[in-house]
Amino acid sequence: MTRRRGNELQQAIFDAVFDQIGAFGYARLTMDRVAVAAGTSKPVLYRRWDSKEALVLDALRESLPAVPETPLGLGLRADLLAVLHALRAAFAVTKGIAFHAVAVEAGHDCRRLADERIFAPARRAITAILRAAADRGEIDPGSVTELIADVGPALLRNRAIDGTVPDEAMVTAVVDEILLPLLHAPTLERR
Amino acid sequence: MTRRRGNELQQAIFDAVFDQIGAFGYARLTMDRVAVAAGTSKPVLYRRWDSKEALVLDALRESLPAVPETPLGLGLRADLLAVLHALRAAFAVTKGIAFHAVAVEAGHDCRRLADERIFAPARRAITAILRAAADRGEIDPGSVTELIADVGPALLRNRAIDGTVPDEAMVTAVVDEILLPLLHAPTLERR
DNA sequence: CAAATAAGAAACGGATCGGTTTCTTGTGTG
DNA sequence: CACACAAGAAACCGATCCGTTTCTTATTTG
Repeated sequence: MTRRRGNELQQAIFDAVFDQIGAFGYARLTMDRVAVAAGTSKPVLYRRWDSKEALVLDALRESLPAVPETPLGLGLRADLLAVLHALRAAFAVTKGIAFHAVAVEAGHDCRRLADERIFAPARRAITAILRAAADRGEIDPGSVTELIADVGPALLRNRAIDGTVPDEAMVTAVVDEILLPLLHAPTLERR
Repeated sequence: MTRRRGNELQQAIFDAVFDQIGAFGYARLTMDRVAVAAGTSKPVLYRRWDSKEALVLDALRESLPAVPETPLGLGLRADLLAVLHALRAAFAVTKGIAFHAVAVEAGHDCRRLADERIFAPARRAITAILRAAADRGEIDPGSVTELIADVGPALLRNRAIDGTVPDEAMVTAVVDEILLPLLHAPTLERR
């Protein structure tokens, strides 16, 4: 039988971690099951990571895509799409719910990693995008609020929790049907 | 020492369940700890519930407030506020994150209960509210979409996951700064 | 006040799981 | 081809936790 090593093996282990969490939740993620799912055995895992937490944290660290911190400067719509697509990708690689099961249930390290790598950058980027659009006079400066910046991420996260990874069509729908109309709405209603 | 019984004791146990989940997460919710936190002992728990899952499910069932399924008919703003306030209350009694830790990690029964008792009614109510407002000509019929109906719940849920239970001020902000401006926005951008 | 009922304390069995050890077997390297 | 190294298999230990049993003690009820 062919025997994998090094990087190839490690990647298979990471995949197994997300598969397991996605299928059975973090609660039933055991080292034995990860080993079997990856077609290897437990000592292989413990030769690479000190503990289960370390393995999950590393899997997350290696697999999470980068979310841009600063606007690309392609305009309001394109920049919003870029950030939200990156956010969507983060849910996709972690099988969506897997990501949240980990963030909520695993140690606070996972939570912090997720926040630092995904949500905080997305929030900063969106705020910067809105501010730039306001500076250009495209939208009302009153629209640069934390609450509005949270709308996009919240909708994607919401869908991910419900069990289905949001697709690209949803990202464009969020931008075109929610964010842009909202940003161009008269601010009369707001105090 | 005074010894509690019946309903008083049961309520203390439910409180202990949510306290424990809120403090340490569902993963570290053990029957021993619940018993100690409630100032009682394990056999008392097992005389009332067959298993840990049954206890948690029952605690959720007894504690979740009802979310109205149908609009109150007080107008667009008041009706939206009513639904979102009820939703907020659901997060509050379950210590916010506790609710999600359970929904994500516990058996699918908890998830189904949460959906049937909270999210599905909220979705139905909001959709009905929007449709009624469209019928009255207050908003564009094109605004009655699933995505728009999800905005309010998604924002509250998002905040709850981040660890802080949304307060009443946030509910009014969601309605006044997000939903109403969005609903009154020109639908030009939407396809 | 006596009897029925339920709470609380302590300890246990069994299963699961994290982490380790030992040993065998396959695979690249010199 | 031989040696070093890492993968894989199996079994194990200790801790944790679910669920149960037994017994004692308080409270309610008749």
